[in-house]
Amino acid sequence: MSPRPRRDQQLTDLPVRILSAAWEQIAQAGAAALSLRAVARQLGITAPAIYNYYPDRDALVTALIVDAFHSFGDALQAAVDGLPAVQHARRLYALGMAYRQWAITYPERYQLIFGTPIAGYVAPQEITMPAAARALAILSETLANAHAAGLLKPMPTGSISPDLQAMFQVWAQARGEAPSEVLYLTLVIWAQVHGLAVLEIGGQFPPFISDPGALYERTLEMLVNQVLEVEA
Amino acid sequence: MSPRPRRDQQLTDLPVRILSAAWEQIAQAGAAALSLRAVARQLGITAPAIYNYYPDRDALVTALIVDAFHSFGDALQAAVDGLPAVQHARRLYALGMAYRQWAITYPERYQLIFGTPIAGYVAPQEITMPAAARALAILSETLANAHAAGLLKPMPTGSISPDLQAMFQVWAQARGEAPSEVLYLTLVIWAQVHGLAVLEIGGQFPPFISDPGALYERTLEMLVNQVLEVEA
DNA sequence: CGTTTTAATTATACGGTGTTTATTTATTTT
DNA sequence: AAAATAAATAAACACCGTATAATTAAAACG
Repeated sequence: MSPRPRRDQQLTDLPVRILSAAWEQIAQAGAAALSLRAVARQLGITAPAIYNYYPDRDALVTALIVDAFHSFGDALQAAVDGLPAVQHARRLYALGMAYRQWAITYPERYQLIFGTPIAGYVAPQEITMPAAARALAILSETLANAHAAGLLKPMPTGSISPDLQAMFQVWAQARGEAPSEVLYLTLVIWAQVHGLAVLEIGGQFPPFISDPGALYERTLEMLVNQVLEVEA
Repeated sequence: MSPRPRRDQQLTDLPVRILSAAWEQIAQAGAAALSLRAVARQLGITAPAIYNYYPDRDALVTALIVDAFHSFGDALQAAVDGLPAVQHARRLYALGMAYRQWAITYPERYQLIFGTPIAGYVAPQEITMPAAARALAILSETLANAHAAGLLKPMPTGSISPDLQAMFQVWAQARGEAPSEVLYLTLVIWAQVHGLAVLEIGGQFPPFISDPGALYERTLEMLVNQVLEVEA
């Protein structure tokens, strides 16, 4: 019957310590193996104590997802900001490289964000959507800047079909009036990059792919060349 | 203390009934929520009885994955076989369409195969790899046929870098001597299609994407046109 | 046909999980 | 100093996967 510890021997910043303990466990055993009781054990507290800070396990997972999205968005933003605003192709390339780099550095976080590793958990979209939108916005803005500079190559085979046009105009009105091609390319490039990342992380590539990084770099390079004019 | 039921009131084909009960549960609540005890309840038996047919839960999951891979491969093969062997572009397009169709028809199966929804489970590669290779082989062969017919467009910007060439030659020697471009395109197309499918299934598209099918179709169409010459 | 062996199923139990409730106690407020 | 509040715990509940031993139907054999 241990009493409640005195404030000065008590753990401070318990909410964030819970988060980082959870990250440790996720990094070690994957997001699917996350356990409230194990987190509590690691912190030297009991499991119900966590309920003072997170109403249930799903809330903790949501906090982790928001956390991961911030880290992800920061990494992407830093990659773009690291290059002059006028070097659109290099910016796009750097963005793609940073995408994979973050994904393979924190594969569990990436799968926590984009996969469905948690048992009964469905992410509340009103919380995760804005966080996710940031990553998309960085790509979309990079392409929009290139478009404004007249560097966007015309789409190889015809333009986008009318129904897709309509779809993207709704999107454009909600965001910064980017043209349909920019929004379309945003999604397609994202899907390509995401597909490569997710296959690599999930170990789905055939074993002959000894250097996924080279495959990724080359594909990204071609993708950039296919979309943007080469700059001086 | 109910005794063991007599053979004629006993469930026959218990292994496959376990599998289909598991599929029902997965379709209902997702692969992450799969529970041996719930499967047993649904079949009117006790949980340990399952252990006569599957040594542990992971073995059951592995059987489910193999099952899903067969269904997936069959769907892809049927799509390709449904068109004359000479219509390479149409075959490639049909293959891509069948890919998404299967994925959105059985999203849980797709995520069971390509995601990591199960808690401590890691798929035994010696079992899943051959099954997965089949899907890749169908795409690879479709492209190889088009290449043999001289319909493969030259890669837009230069050729594949030497290190990638070397990587794919190892692969080519293990498979049917397909050229490097074919193998490279196999992976890139796969990643693009997989990326789109996984984003759609995971609900990661921005809400403005009201018609993901149209987006997919148009992208696949452009992908085919970008890779193959138009046929007569 | 009776007996023995075998195999399938159940009952029980252990340690794990998320979560709820009531209780204790340190801190804060009055 | 007393009362109120908040944070932590202890205990319990209902799940889970899984191991073990007991039970019993079916099969094999003499």
